[in-house]
Amino acid sequence: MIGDRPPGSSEPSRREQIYRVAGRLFSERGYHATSMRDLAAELGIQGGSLYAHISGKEELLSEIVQRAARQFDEALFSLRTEDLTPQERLREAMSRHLTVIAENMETATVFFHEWKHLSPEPLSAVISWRDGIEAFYRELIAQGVEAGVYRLDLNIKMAANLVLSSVNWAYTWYRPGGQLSPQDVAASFEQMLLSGLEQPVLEKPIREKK
Amino acid sequence: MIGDRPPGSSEPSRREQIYRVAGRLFSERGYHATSMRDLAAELGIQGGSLYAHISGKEELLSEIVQRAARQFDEALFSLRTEDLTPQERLREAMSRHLTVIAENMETATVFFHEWKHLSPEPLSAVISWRDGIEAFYRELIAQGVEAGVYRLDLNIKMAANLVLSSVNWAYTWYRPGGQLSPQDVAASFEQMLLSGLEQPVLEKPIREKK
DNA sequence: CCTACCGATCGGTAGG
DNA sequence: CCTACCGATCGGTAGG
Repeated sequence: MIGDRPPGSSEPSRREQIYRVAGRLFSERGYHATSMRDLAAELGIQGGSLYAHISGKEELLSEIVQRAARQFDEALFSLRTEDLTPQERLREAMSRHLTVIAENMETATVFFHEWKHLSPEPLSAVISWRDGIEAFYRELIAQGVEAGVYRLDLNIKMAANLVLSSVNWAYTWYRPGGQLSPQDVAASFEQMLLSGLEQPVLEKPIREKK
Repeated sequence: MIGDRPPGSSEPSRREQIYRVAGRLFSERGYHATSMRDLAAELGIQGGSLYAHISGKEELLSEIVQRAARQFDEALFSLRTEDLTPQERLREAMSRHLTVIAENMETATVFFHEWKHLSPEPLSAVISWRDGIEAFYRELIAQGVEAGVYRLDLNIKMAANLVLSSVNWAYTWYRPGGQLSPQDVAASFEQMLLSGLEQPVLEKPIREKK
């Protein structure tokens, strides 16, 4: 049993290498446009040799998508029990959500573009996951409304939609290594979302009716 | 020359039928996962017969993506010369942008997912298009800042990013035929974006320092 | 628009 | 992990 993988080594196992390269190629070319021979060539081996490590192409996609979902879950769901104000909680959720995407741009791209190509079981798992994330954000916002910090007339579904749009779309434009950290983006988005783009009209006197 | 296409007929030409079915299949299965035989079968003809009407698979993708870009351009760029307040202009832009997506969900999906698979010339055209749209929204927002209706400390790039996120992401969740019209979504998003989610603190008295 | 076909490439396997 | 190979399917064409 010893020696199957380098135990104290920092090198990823061959299997891990395959997942990583697959994630990159799938994000660049798309799942169906990437052949197993393309993938093998990037790893310096023959196409058939991949099957000593993995069971098939579908497993690669399924694993990449499931890992992405798990990363979001691990980043976000612990927030439920943390003692924060509603605004802090929302900001923290956006920040972590953006961080997962920013630190895994390739995986995020595969996740958002290729999940529809999964076979039925992992496909339905992803759909359930998406429902769970939407419910999570709706809950965050509903808590803020109940606490009286968000507008009482908020359409919670649409507000959650807006927040999710702002963080998810980042996979198309965010540039890791650029000037903006995921926290910067989250702070900027959250400020705009909470306070609005509009200049508030200050000290407007109460006027007599017409 | 007469009779090439039914002149007064409302039936689309075969070529148009091919584009429409291709748009649907590409959006459902992805470009590379759709074979020309799949497409032909949907039209009730043989695979090879497609080539009497089109030059190749790439032309289909290129045409679908370019049409989508044109639809956005036609909907949005006329706004530049219309006499509206900055808020009206932004709301109208979001409304039209969402309408293009809502009324062409399949095309929008192909547009956002498959443009990377274009050959170099149409690919660079799409990239230029995207730059143009970003500039358009930044300009809309900058005008509002100059007019004093948006916050002076707005990060215009990020604000445009936020607006674009909110409208573009709709291709993933909007359901045509549901309760919400694109105008409803635009009104809801615009209200939240301009005024913010937060309950404004009204009549807060000016306090003495500490 | 069909029949018949082209070379290329696909995911995957057997046997070593 | 390689060699050699499988059947299936791909985009596209010739000739009608």
